[in-house]
Amino acid sequence: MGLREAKKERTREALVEAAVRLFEEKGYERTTVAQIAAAAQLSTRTFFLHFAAKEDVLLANSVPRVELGVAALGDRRPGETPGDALVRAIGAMVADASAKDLPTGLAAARARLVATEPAVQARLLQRMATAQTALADALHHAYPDELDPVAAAAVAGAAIGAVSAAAVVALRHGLSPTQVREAMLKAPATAATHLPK
Amino acid sequence: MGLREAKKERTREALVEAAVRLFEEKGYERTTVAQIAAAAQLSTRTFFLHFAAKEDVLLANSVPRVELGVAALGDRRPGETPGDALVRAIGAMVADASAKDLPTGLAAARARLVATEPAVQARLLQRMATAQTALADALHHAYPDELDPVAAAAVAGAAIGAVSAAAVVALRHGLSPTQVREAMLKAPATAATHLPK
DNA sequence: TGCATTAATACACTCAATGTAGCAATACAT
DNA sequence: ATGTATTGCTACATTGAGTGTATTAATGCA
Repeated sequence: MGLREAKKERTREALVEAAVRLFEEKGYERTTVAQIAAAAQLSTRTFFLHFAAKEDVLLANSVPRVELGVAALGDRRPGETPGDALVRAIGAMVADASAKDLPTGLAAARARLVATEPAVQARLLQRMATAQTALADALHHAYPDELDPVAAAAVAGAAIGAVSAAAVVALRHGLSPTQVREAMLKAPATAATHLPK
Repeated sequence: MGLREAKKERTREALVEAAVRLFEEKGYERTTVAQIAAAAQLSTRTFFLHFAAKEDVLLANSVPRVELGVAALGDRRPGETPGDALVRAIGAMVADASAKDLPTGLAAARARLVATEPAVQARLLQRMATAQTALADALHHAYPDELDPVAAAAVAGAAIGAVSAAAVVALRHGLSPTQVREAMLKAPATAATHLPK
């Protein structure tokens, strides 16, 4: 990686770090983009050079994360069903989020603000929708004989819908991280048994 | 309904009508809220008295529509499984949308702009998320013995995720309205058969 | 008729987001 | 090493969404 690219990456991290800190200190709405940029000793314009919107600073690593999930679906394992592959892909993405965003405090800030700030929630949902589309496509290409595009979308949509909805409710009921994780893992099976065939 | 309330409803409709027309004429981004208000012979401030955001003018009837779905889950039929009840509730909401939003052109404008305008898409997804939560709660209360809150969320999330994802892909592939409808109806069953148990 | 409510307005303001032009550091060629 | 192109960042100006506040006028109601 060249020096120029490295510096760019550092300013990006500085913006994320400043944003997370300010959001914690004074709340999301009460923090302006100008303040974030100033705290990182950068111009406001630079912020929007790195992030398309204020909320995006909280969803910094989402693009490569989706690629990870798509890649996981790409190397289909022998004897693995579409559902299993999908669950494995989702697991890989969750693991990546834990590894990269937990240490910086980004994961915690995101989890809190998604629950409280409608704008952040909307942006996350949008990202999830595009991720879901990408995963559905990958699923279709991994199982071209079993799943046509519409069927792949239905399966991917159901799996992601089940897992995320279970996570939201589990979190809202104050369950422990372990219990939340269990609820997420159980969700697709629960859905499968109760949905009409 | 009193005269005051009726007038309020009329201004609301005037705003929706003007917005849909202007969005068609000049596009979503190139239409300002000020222009919508002016076209309806109202002040800009009045627009935000009726809609919290510019995008909300396209999602005008969503709140009562969700209540319809919740009510449908409320009167559980004898021998009906949770999945069947959910599908029936979703069907009722889709029917309401067809009846109310098709004649005004609102449905068409919404369908087109959700696919092309990220801001509209984000807002719709957010509305769907809250609707999903409400439906999951209603489902839990309709089947308290079979579904705990987390399980109800998983089932509702899977069903809505499957149906909406199938609809998006079907639309994108240029299928006819009838085929789209069929894809939506088949989606939960498709998901159920492929998800791991 | 008088009083309370409230839909709509006017006005001023904040802030997110974009366009443009310029500067300075980096990359890269000869 | 030196010139040239690239590009990350800045300064400045501007648009437009969304909010706060006070005011007006019509409606609802006693």
